[in-house]
Amino acid sequence: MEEQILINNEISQLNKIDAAKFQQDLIGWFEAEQRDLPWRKDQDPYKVWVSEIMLQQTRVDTVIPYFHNFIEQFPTIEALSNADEEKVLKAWEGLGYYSRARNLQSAVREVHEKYDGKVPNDPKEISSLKGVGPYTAGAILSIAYGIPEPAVDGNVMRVLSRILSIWEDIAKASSRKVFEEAVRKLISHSNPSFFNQALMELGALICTPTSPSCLLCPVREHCHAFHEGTEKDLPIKTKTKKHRHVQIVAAVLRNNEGKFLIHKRPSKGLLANLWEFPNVEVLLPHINEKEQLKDAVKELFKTDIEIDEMIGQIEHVFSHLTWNINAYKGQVHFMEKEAEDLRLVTAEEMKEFSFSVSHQKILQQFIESEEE
DNA sequence: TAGTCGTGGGC
DNA sequence: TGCCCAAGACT
Repeated sequence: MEEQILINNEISQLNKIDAAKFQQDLIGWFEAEQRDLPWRKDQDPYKVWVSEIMLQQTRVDTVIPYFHNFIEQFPTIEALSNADEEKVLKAWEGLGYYSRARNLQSAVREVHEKYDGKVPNDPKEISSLKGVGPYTAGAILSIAYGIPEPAVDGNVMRVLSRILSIWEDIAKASSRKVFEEAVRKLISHSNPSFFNQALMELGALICTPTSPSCLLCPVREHCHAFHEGTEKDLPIKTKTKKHRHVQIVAAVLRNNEGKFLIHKRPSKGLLANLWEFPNVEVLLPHINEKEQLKDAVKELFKTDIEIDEMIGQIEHVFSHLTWNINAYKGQVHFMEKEAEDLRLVTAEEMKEFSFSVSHQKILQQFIESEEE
């Protein structure tokens, strides 16, 4: 209750701001200083959509080449609807958070069938699409359709926490609505697209997490934190706890024709539907890990294999866990049959399959071991 | 609500 | 080096 009163007081700071002047300063800066990005060439709702999904938790510089390639391969709703999921995942390979790609294609297919290929401009309809949350819905609606909806991401929370002196913990999911209400009171109705993009651009270029460039800021005269000298104390963001470690033993296995044995991961969970080299979690570290892998592969894949020397040790860090992989090379002596999720492929054929970065590292270690 | 879900860059 | 981060969504 006391907290709610505090929030109301913070948002009441908006009353002290000349909203029109703020919009003018912010949008004027954006018009002059915005980066030249490939998804800003036009307002095609499909391309805006693709870019927003790719940009989730991902840096602009990382996204740019993926965006170019993806749009070249899948230029329209129709093209992505008709594509094989394998091709889509291959285009996403290395970008991370792979459920984004599968959800995007699923949602695009729904738009293709249910909305005659037109991305809905209704908040409820667009929010119902798989992978489209509150931020992405607002981003597409405002950028592609000029609809004054909030698009609150991490940038916007950081920027507005400083400008309005909001001391909510932005790590909490419940805080987002506080910032959405603030945006609703501040947003330009004549240019909601530039308003939302400008808040994010400001966060990316000026109002950065550590040591913001306040002296270059186009809206510093509107900024409560700048006037109070609290810009480095905001936003409040609680720490994330450290994650766990998992020991993995893996092997690059080839048959007498030199073909590689690869396996498709399950359709749910970590790295869903991506391909990998046979591997197993080491649950009993005191027992020979090569024997554990051999037994597991024999049981799971109905194969008889031999594991030879180690080719490398790889540490791969995810958001919430770390894999410590011991990688070996070996041979497939006998395999009952291939399956949808179990293939023997040539080195050339393997390029068509999507692998996580950790397994690309394993392959790289194998190649280097063969060169010696 | 808190955990899951990737990767590479920056300090 | 280890940590935090970067235009979040889902369960």
